[in-house]
Amino acid sequence: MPELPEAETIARTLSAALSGAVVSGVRLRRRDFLKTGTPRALRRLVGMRTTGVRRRGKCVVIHFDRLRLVLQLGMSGRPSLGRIGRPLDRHTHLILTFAGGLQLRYVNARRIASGVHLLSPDQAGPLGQLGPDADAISRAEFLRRLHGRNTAIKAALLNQSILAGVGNIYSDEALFRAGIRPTRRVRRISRELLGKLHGALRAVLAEAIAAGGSTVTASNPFADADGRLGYFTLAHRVYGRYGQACPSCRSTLRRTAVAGRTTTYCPRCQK
DNA sequence: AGGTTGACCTGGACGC
DNA sequence: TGCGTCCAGGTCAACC
Repeated sequence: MPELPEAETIARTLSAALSGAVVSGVRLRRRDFLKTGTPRALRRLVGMRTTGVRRRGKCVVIHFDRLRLVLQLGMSGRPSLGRIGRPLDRHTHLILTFAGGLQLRYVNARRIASGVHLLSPDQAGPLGQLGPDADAISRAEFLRRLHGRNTAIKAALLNQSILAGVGNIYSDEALFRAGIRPTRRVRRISRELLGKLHGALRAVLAEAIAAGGSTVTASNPFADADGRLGYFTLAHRVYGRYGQACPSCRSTLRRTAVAGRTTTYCPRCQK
């Protein structure tokens, strides 16, 4: 599932491949996938030059001179980069062709919580409600934004208006590393322990970005043979491993639900 | 206003 | 084989 590290890897790859490229064609194959802006406005991208590709939260943002195109990856968004003429995946919703024959396709099978937004300079779209990026937030700001919350710590980590970029995988991993039970109320956790969580979160995100970045090299600018970008497997310690042994104490990992999400934790290591 | 819940969507895993 | 059922999960609207 694309969270901050996956979006970061995709943005870096697209930035290297597309910065300065000029759009020569736009094809919106599924009209309702454009959540902000109009098909007419989207077509005006033709002739425009990209000025960079960045990430914000879990979103990939392609910058043009005055416009931004935001890709909300949702559950299954898979930007794909390649040459014109490759076979078309049936769930391809948007195609941007660039001068020289490079093509960016946005493929998304399960269209949950996903879409594209064409933003003018005065529009924020889905970026407007986001808290600070989780890979860059300071310890003091992390503590300040969590202070006094009466919700489960995992629910707070998943709340994109508190901090942006954390999803189900990295919240479980960070809470395991910090030794905090996901159901614990934020205001019942000491500042020291929240500080430890901040460090654990920054560390796991940095490791995941490094693992993703290692799949992208100058000689092989795309993540796999089909041109799909930015998906990789960091060795998860708890996510998806319920019923297996805790890598630290060998207790059996348990599964519960927090904020409607499947949650895995170690009943012994996480208090 | 903070917190909680369910709808959205489809592919894949599983059971019979 | 094939059908049915369930699960995954990010975001947002609607509720308390």
